[in-house]
Parts: sequence; structure tokens; C-alpha cells
Amino acid sequence: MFRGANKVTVDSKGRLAIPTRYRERIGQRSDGQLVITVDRQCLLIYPLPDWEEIERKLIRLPNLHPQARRLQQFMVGYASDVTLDSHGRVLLAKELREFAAIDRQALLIGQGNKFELWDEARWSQRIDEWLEDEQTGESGLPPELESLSL
Amino acid sequence: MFRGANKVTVDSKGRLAIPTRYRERIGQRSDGQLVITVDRQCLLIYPLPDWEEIERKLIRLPNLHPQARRLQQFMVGYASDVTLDSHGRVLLAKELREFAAIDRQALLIGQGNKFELWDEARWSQRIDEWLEDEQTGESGLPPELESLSL
DNA sequence: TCGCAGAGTGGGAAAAAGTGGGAAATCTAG
DNA sequence: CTAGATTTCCCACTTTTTCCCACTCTGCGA
Repeated sequence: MFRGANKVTVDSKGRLAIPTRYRERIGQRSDGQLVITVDRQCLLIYPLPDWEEIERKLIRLPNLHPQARRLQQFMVGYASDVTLDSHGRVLLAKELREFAAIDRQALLIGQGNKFELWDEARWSQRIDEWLEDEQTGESGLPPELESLSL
Repeated sequence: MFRGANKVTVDSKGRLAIPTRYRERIGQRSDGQLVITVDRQCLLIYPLPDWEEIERKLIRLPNLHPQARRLQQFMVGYASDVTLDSHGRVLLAKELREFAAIDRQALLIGQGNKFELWDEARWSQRIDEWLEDEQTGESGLPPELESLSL
């Protein structure tokens, strides 16, 4: 399981250093091979085998359904294979960086079998939204949440 | 069960000494391994096995639901593994300290299977809020609370 | 009151990780 | 086929992290 938040910087060539504590796991799981694609506001980074599973699911979606088609189109369409270099860095394609508005400071967020990569400004905006919603005592929690005890 | 409130200080390197009376229990329960993550305004500190149980619950949540997704994103996303050093201290990641606005004086609050860690100022603010609410005699207690006898 | 022990705190040095840039190799277009 | 541009690989420097040691403070007992 990947977890934890790390500030990372993308250098002028578009390279991103994966924090060392994850490298061993990535090496084991996929021999350093990752797939990076887009989500609505951020990028997603999967070890290759995990991505392949997702991809199979995506392709099997009913592709007359416009939303399913679109999801497929974006996620598969932007997916790019990368390999860790000798210093544990990966190269983010320019298209991906532009899509997620990432230029230098970013946050790498562990999310179980994948990572999310957020532009710093967008992430803090997301935190603000969260705190605001909690304040206003939002209703409509699903039953699983209401009864969740942490 | 962890109980009690302790004033603790976070040093300039971000280290936090766990009060000795808890150390033996933590050693037994998880061999000194803890996971620290965020809550709305404070940090939560779990022994590793307890955290893993929480994490399983979180991951099982319906993740098309925006609120569930967000909870998952933040709690798993910020969760960081730490180990007690030779003096019973743990290192708080910079990202966590920033999130909870903890810079030096903090309060460690025992909460059963976990601890809460509060910035000192935020904690006293919270006490004020509590007292105020009691004054205004807020209604609308959920049934579980109404019938609770202390 | 003094000293000892346990706990807390701070800091220094070695090691590891992160960062940037240059040169070689490959690709593209004219 | 050649010149320019882009990509890839590798090296070197800087910063951060980690580990360990030493000092201080407090409380307890002699």
C-alpha cells in the first residue's frame, strides 16, 4: 500500500524524483515500470501491472455510453509508460504536465495501489474546499460514512 | 487504551517525544511502529495494526461518492509511517506539521486506540468553542447521545 | 540538601537523497 | 545528407535526513 504525502519538484526537463521509500516496492512490483495518466484535476501514477488491470476494466466499459467513452478516451489516451532512471526519477510528458497544470512544485499523494500527483496550488485549494464543506455540516452522507468510526 | 492529555514540544527538526508511559504499550502493540495522519484540524496517531484496520475500512468506501472519496484521499494520502527512535521520539513530516499548523507547543490527547495531536493555540480555541456551545444550549443531539449517561 | 536516575532536548557529523546540468545519442526537417 | 533540436544517460554538487552522543532538568530517595 502506498500512503503519505510528499512535496516534490518537477525540474526544468520535466523530471520527477520518486521518494526513495517507495522505490523498493515499485522495483519489486513492476521492475521500475510505471504508467502515468490523467484524472480530472491531477495525474495518476500506477505500477504497470496495476494499470493493466484498470485498462482492461476501462476497455470493457459499454462504449456507447458517452461518459464511459469519455473516461476511456482520456485515461487510456493520456496513459504514458515511464521507467525509473538511475536516480529514481521519471519523465513527465509535456502533455501531462500541461493537463494537470504542474510546472514546478507538486504533491505526490499515496493512494493504495496508485499515486496522485497534484499541482501545489490546486491541492491547497482542495484542502480548503474540504474544510469548508465540513464546516457547513453537509448532509447526504452515505450510510457507510455515517456509521464509520475511526 | 490511551488516555490523558500531555503537553509536548516539537523540536526544530520536527521530532516529537512520546511520553514514556505510553512507550511500553506501543512497543508491545506494534514494535514502535506508528502511523500519523490528518483529521480536520489536528493529527491522528495510530499504532500500525490499528491504522491498517482503519485503512481497510476507508478503502472499502464507495469511492464514486465525492465525500467518501475525499475522506479517503486525505486520510490515506497524508498517512505517514514512523518508528520510535532510540529516545522514544517520532519524526513528524513537514507536510503534516503544516497541515495541522503545529510548530512547537502541542497537545497529545489519548483517545482509546489512538492519539490526537493538536497545536496548542487551536486546542484552547476548541475549548472556548465547546464552552460557548454549552452556553447557547445547542439542541439537535443525535439519539445515541441523548440516551447517553455519564 | 545533595546526588542519582530517568526523561526530555538539542545539536553535530556521516550518509543518503535530491537537484541540476553537460555531453552523447537519436530524431526531425530542410 | 546535414544542421538543429530534442531526448537520454551519466556525473557532480547541494541539501536533507538519520543516527548517535551529550547536556539539562526534574523528581525522588538517601
